Amino acid sequence: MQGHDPAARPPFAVTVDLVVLTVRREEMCALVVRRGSPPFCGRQALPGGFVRVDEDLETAAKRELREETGLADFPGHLEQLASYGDRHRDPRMRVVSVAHLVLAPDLPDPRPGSDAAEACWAPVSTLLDDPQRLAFDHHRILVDGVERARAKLEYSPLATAFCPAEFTVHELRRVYEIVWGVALDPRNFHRKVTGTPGFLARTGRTTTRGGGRPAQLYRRGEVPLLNPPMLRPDRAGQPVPADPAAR
Amino acid sequence: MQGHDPAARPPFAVTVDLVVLTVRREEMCALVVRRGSPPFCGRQALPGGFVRVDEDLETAAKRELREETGLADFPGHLEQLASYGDRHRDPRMRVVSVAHLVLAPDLPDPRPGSDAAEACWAPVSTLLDDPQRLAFDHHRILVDGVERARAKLEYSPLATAFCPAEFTVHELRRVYEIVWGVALDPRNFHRKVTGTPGFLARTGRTTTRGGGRPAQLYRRGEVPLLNPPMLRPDRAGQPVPADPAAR
DNA sequence: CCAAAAGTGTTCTTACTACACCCATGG
DNA sequence: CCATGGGTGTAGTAAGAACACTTTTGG
Repeated sequence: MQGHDPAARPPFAVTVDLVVLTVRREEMCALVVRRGSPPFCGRQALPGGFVRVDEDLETAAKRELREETGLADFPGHLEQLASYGDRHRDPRMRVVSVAHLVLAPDLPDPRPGSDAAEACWAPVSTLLDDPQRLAFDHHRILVDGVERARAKLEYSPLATAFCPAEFTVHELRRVYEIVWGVALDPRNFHRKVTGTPGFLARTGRTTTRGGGRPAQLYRRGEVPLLNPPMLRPDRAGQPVPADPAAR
Repeated sequence: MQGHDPAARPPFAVTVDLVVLTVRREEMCALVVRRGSPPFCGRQALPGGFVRVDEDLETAAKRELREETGLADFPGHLEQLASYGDRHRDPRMRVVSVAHLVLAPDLPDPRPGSDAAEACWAPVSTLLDDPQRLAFDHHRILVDGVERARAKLEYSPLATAFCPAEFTVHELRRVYEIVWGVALDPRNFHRKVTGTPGFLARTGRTTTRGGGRPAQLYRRGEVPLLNPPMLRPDRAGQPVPADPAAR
């Protein structure tokens, strides 16, 4: 914070980029837009845009999210991820991007934003396969966002951000299985999440939407931390197990 | 990344701020400078400065660190912490600061940097006591940095970044105790760190610098993750236990 | 000898794993 | 009735907590 010589504070552009993750059709998906102008014209990219002089970083992230998804006040979770400011990450100029991570329930299909030629959900596995698929350094940002999301499921109630307001233990378990790419024992999982005080709140209602015996519907509880954490099994190369009840 | 209208990319200043932590004299300390110019003239602040147009963020952080500590290639750890960009965090202009976290062994007293009127180590407890003590939003940045450091000790070998190149199990345990503010059982701690393959590497040498029976000297091992993690006991209000062997 | 710190062994307890088993619904 | 998923019980195991005890130095 020293060095007040104006020459010592070169101008930067500051952007926010969004890693918006959801679970839909038994897959973890990310929101991507199709770029309509150079550089990387026609390539896919994470949604994002310039921060305005009169708005905070989180405000800018929420505004971009609203512009891309068309949702005024969306349910879900938003947090800062990290900043990316390599000298040549944008060939046009010096840009520092403050990436944010958003976890959302299965939203209605996004409405293309003003500048984005196209916005859609893309399976994360596809996006991660090819490091060149996304423009700029967005592949790295996506990798970091996905890893952050996976890690946070272990010790936080954030998996519920992928679920609708009311959900069954089965649906919550599917989130863990799909995001982590592992199979979890349904019975032990049930005991773990229902046995941790404050993690889930019963609504008293039940549903049979999964078939079989009616399941309790829960809402997210009030505890901010899951302790002891949910243990992530070794990812021993197994593909994501399919859910027979998958629609 | 949309919106290429030049009017849509207002100029920002980008800085790096540093949370440099060390353990010295049985206390966790942070590097602070005394500001020599307004705003907050005369107040303490975290070291930092403007990012130059031709350097990456991490390069800028390392440069600032070198300028403040006078060490060309310091031992320790540096990682990005988070970015702080509230509209009015700097009264002069719009600034986004990318904070970095540095964990260092007990270094020689810092050499005041070019722009800093004074640089010194201050106990973190003192700095955290008064939210107004540090300039700008540096109190918040420090809180976040300390919390990150505390969390990372649990599942990473980063506590060794606070130690000299060769250290005893006792010294490593004191790092955990001081950073966490808890007492740990020396015998269980010993079993844990020496029993986790790859966490520590024996040098074969011993030392009696703590008094008593000679202790093995270790170097940091090669594993990047401590699994299962070191469990942080409930901080039940006890003050940091003093080490009778404290110098 | 004693004090102090290093390091090992043993018991108790917690919490996860694996899996048998029963429950409640729809068709 | 049967299929399907919901939910409980229980035995085995991994690992932390607590603490008794032996080892090796300095004074």
